[in-house]
Amino acid sequence: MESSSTAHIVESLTRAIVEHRLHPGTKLAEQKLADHFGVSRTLVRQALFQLSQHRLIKMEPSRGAFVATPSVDEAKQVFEVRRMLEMEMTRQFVRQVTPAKIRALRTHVAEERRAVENNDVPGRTELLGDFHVRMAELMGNQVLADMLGDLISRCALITLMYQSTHAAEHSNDEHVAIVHALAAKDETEAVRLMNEHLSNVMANLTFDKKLPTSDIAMALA
Amino acid sequence: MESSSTAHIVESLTRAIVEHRLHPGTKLAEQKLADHFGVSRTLVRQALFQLSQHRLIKMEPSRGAFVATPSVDEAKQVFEVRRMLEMEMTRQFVRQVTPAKIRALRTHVAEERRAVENNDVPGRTELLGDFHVRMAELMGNQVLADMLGDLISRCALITLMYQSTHAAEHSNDEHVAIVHALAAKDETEAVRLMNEHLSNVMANLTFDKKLPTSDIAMALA
DNA sequence: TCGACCAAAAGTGTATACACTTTTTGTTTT
DNA sequence: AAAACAAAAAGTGTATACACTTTTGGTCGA
Repeated sequence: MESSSTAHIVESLTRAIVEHRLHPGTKLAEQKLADHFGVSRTLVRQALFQLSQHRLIKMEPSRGAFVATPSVDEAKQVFEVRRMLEMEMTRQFVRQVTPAKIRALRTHVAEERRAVENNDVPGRTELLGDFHVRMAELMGNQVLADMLGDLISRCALITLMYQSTHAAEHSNDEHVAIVHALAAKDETEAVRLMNEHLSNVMANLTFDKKLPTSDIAMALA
Repeated sequence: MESSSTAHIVESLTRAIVEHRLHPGTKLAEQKLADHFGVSRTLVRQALFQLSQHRLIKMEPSRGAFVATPSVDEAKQVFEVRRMLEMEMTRQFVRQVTPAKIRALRTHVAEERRAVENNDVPGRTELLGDFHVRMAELMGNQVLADMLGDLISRCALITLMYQSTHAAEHSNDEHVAIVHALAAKDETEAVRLMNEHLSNVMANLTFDKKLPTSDIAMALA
């Protein structure tokens, strides 16, 4: 058997957290996870350590791991960092844009559209985030892409919790507009749109709900 | 005993790698590290996993952990991401600058100066990198600060390997100039200087040396 | 009835055991 | 003497064991 079983656990838990099948604050007991995945606590532990580095869970000494509950403040900081990164990214993108890259982005926003229309909530959240990662990849900067991916999954939790269908449609429209500006090589406009877009995403989050804790076995079933 | 013993190992190895006492490519055998730190392989393993997520080491399946040897390409990507982040950060900084913040930065560049003059190579590398982290912290964005810290330590290896004393002096001068522009609230100039500074740092790296592999026990002694 | 207390249960933290893989080293063969 | 092979050594990957800590649940006393 390959050593990627721990990677599999990370993957599985990440999806469960990001798709909100495991709610913020839920206790992640090692033995229960081990039983569920059919491995020893050793592997679960490694996975939990990785997740804690991704800030998707928080580990409290002697008390165990819990699904992270990002604070409003943290969420705002994460979005602020994204805004910084992506405004510059957009600028750069215009300078090295090609028809093929525009085509790739158009394909992506079409997929987004479908997910939004089908009201596929986890799917649309993932795709709306992936738009930004795709841009980074198309620029050929994998470091940037990885970093954005981390940032996005880090607040996917929040986005998913608080983003309305209306906001999602709006996001998709904004992506379309951004691609349009990129295709026209209008740097100023593209940057402006991207900036506005991220401000909108952040502004549309309403930080006031509270959700109950869920059961591990149920969520991972 | 606290669970931070694994954090201690991470810290210790990070310093050894970043300060270049452990050369790129060096094998990090778990048992040897365990013996050295007086713990079991379990803790060493956890530490190695963390380091591999920080990209300071690379783990090859069934073959073990090795000090990372970042490629030229990766280094350039890392610097590119830094440029993106820090240009925007600089813009923001000007808008919320206060005398106290300027004072903090001036204190820092003075420390840098001392390290450069004393030819304290590891010290100056750390301080020159910390300047940027300090800026992020002064802006009150811990997410940004952490992220920059990661990026900087990720290429500290390269910087340290290839940065000449001359380049270090130059960096320090540039920091002084940046602080000056920030104090004057000259956004355009500050951004321009920061951009130039990062381009310079990147340009001054000469990617052509090769270094031998070192001995674990020696490097950590 | 409510709170404090204590024992049992559950859970975390670290060490160790062991199977399997890679590397080394010494020997044989050409 | 060089290449090929084989046995031993070293090392990684996962499971398990066990000490110690936190949580739970119930009992006793006020």
